Amino acid sequence: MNNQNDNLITITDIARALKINPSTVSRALSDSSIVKSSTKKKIKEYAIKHNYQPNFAARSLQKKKTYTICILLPKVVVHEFFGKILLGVQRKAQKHGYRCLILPTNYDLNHEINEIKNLLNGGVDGIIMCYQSDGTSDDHVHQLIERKIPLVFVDIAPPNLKVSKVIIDDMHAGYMATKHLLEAGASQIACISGPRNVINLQRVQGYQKAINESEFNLNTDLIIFNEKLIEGEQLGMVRSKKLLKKYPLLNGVFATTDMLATGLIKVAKKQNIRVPEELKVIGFSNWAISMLYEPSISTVDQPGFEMGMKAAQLLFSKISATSTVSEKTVIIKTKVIPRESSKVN
Amino acid sequence: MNNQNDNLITITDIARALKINPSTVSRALSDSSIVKSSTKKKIKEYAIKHNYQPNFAARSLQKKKTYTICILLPKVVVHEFFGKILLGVQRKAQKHGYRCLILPTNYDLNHEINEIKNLLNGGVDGIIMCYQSDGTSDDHVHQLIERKIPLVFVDIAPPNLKVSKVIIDDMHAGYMATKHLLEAGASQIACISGPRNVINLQRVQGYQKAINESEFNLNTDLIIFNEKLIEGEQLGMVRSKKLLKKYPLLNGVFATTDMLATGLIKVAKKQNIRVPEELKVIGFSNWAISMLYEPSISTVDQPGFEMGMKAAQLLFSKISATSTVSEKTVIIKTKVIPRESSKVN
DNA sequence: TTGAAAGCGGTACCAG
DNA sequence: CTGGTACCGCTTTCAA
Repeated sequence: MNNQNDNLITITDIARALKINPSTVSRALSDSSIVKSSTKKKIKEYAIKHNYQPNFAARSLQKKKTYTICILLPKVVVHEFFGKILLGVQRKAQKHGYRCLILPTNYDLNHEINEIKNLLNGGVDGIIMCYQSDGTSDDHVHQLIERKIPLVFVDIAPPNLKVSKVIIDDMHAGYMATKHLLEAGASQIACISGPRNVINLQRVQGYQKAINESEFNLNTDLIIFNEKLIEGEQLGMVRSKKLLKKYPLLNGVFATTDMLATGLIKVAKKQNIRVPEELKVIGFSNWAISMLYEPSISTVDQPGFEMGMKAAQLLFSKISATSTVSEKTVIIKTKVIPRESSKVN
Repeated sequence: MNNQNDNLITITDIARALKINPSTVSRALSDSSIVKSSTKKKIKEYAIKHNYQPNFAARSLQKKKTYTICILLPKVVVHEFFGKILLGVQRKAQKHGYRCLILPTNYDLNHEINEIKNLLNGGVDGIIMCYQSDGTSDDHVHQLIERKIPLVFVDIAPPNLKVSKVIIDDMHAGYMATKHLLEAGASQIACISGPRNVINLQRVQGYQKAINESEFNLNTDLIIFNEKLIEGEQLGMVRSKKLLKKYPLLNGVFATTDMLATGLIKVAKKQNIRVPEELKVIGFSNWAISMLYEPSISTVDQPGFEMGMKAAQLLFSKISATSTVSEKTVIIKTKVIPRESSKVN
């Protein structure tokens, strides 16, 4: 079954109808200044009247551009934050007349890379991606850089590579979150985190800095990493339970994700520890659940939409640049959102 | 800045190198049976060795196919269920060598339709969409049908149009959910819903059927519609609060979305009504939050991934059909997931 | 200011 | 089984 292309008119059709040359039509439709305004007007009117739409493939072939960018994200949808990034990217792409492909890598880019190879090989004009640091090699990133595919990282970037990126200051954010707990009156504060990746390590570092600057002592036993957030245990409840049992005097927890905070509060409730009266909690990312939970969970807002917009902007400046542009790092500001879970008694 | 296309070899390059005709190379690479297997082998080896990638635009232009489908969804990401649909569609698309564009309509297709017009006009080979019944006209749908763009609806379909669709039996699902509450011991059951759209009306109808079949009487005052789920009030808490105040003997609630169930439980807690002991609740959709909430919320599972896969399958059968194919309706099975919020006392 | 023609990279037809 | 060639729709030289 043929698609609607059949009904669409082409530049040649317009040319024939108006008894002028296709090249003139082309020029007129792209607003070339060398076309007489009267003919330009005539052509444009005809085009609109007959619903002319430029053929995507033809222009793409001629211009050697795909007019398509691609964003690689770990989890497109279950992960709200990435969703917001996506919206930002898409908004900007639309403005540039680009389409945006979304590829969920499911946290395993190396696996996916084969399936999406055709896209990366001339299928897209540029790529926005999160760096996946599951300990494996950076081959794919190096390949992209070598092939000079315009590339911008968002949220997570490879630490030792000179690349453009839009990130937050995770250490500072962790620092502010922990400080918030201290200011709310917590004295013995633990930190529960996901796997030891770039992001989490920095957030934890911020936590350590805040504690060290405080009147209290840092106890590294209070730092918990959940290396494998396997299905059903994204909440880190097993380790949180142990933590609360072992340290009954604990009165504050900084969780590096809202999910972990949720799990912790679930566990605390079961042990009849009241939040926030006996235990103050802050999460990270400002997912919808942190607002909906009982009690609502204090968190750090990560402005995903803004980050996506900015990343796309950087990408398009690369795509349209006539020579190599310098790699830029943009750091987006975050802020603590205080809610019930860290209320002062 | 040029992209990586420059480094890629073309069919002509291969032909020149191997001193054979481009057409033969083309045939070999598409596994045509009329090419001698020895030359075919030679060509394929050379192609792989030199990392040949077919030019997307060129093939698209020649074949008059975009090799791109598009999925229109209300909210791509904040909405988990749509996210799952998306994954299903994308998986299938990849298998067919297609790319998949995602367009969030933000519940306002009429507004977006102008911006995405170029995509719909020859930009894509087919479209999967949710029907947006915000009371406005169906012009866009009719346009798509008139232009014979292969089209499949998912989740929500226009009620009076002969179209292909992948849906669930909302009435039956509402019926089963309500029955679940009855079986859990609830005797006075309310139903809180979002706006009066096709979906919600059917779920409510299912509720009514279940009540009517029970030993209890239907009281239509116990059916609440939240016509406008405005920002910050997606939870329907204002009306839920009134409901609980007015009917203190209420001991069961069927909410047509998990969000509404969440809001209801929040309200109940504030009024010191214990869930599930005094009030049994069931939601709809099985969002992550329903599992994470305290108490965890019983719900109806809507298999989004499966629905997405099926929708894409229907779409591709239309796209590849040589003549008009009949419109198909696929109904995907749902099931009640019992959790804490509806536990038997 | 406009026209003519070449060509982007594939595919498909017609010959041989 | 393979070669030659036209052409998909558009842009872009070069001429006029």
